[in-house]
Amino acid sequence: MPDEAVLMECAHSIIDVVPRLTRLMSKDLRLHSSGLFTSSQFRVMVRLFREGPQCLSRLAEYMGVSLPTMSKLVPGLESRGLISRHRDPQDRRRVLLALTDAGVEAYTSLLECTESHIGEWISHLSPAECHDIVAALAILDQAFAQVELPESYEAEDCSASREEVA
Amino acid sequence: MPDEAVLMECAHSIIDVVPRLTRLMSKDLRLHSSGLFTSSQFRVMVRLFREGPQCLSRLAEYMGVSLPTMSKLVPGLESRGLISRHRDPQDRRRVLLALTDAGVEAYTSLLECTESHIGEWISHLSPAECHDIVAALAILDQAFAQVELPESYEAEDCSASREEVA
DNA sequence: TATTGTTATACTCTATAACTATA
DNA sequence: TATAGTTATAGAGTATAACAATA
Repeated sequence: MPDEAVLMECAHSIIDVVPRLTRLMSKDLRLHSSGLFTSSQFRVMVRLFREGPQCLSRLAEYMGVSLPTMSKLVPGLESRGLISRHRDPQDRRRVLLALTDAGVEAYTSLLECTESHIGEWISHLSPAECHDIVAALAILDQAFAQVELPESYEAEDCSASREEVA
Repeated sequence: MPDEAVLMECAHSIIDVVPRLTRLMSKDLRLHSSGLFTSSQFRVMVRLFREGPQCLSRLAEYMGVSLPTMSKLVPGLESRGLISRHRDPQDRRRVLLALTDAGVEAYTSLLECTESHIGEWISHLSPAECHDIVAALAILDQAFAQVELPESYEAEDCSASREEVA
């Protein structure tokens, strides 16, 4: 198989599998948090926990969402006392977000719970298989992290996607 | 490292990486289809293309969404002539969905386009790395396919997720 | 003038509950 | 009675455009 075909096979596999994994995890999170946390909210907390306090723009960039989207995502967590929001004294345009103590606790608990569910799902795998999965995901993550999506693709790029019946 | 720790490390990696991959792919799809297709619509087309005509319930089950959600997802594709909807003569409660010719064409084009973008993102990987990724995703897919989410988790399961400030 | 963030508006995805039609 | 699907309603996530405040 030529290298090009290998790449396409890999791309196909990613398209096929990855969204299905995400959906199941989202559903599990919603279920086991009794509807209190969505994936997006959880990911905000993940980021704040790991990287510490930061401003809206940086969070939005990391999550790959627009600034208004991020701006609307935050109040739901703030109103429950899980994150705090303060003007940055250095640059008063910025808003610094941070996990509160309650936020850290909720995050930790959610993470452990999600990990334990997923751990059960993959409990029949061998250590070697787990290791391979971690390695594969790391490679993918690094590759995707370097992608810069264009503002919009040229019309020529995927012309047939615009051929649908009116 | 004990087996348990390996499982948790793997679970952690999945939680961390997989949603980020999905988000980038969704964004790319939206961009390169000029906003005409969402991930969910695309996944419906993927399924219909591979498995042929089938009823709403089966589609909903595969996608992991509720029947009303699926029911609302379909008109957007039908109104553009990409899928057809017919009563099943054998069981008149059922509605059979199928890709139209235009739907097949749009799907094929979208798939190729998405594959080619992702192919570029991972173009620096070696064939061996690609192979490892395909294998890892296959294992994960199979493991996740066997998961049956409960109606709701017991309160004891993730109690701290309900400790947030009122 | 450029950047940060919010508000207004609109659309999609999602769910639950209540309903109709069919088996 | 049980199943397939729709409709009604509600809430979250998403975007673009227009705006205010700050640098």
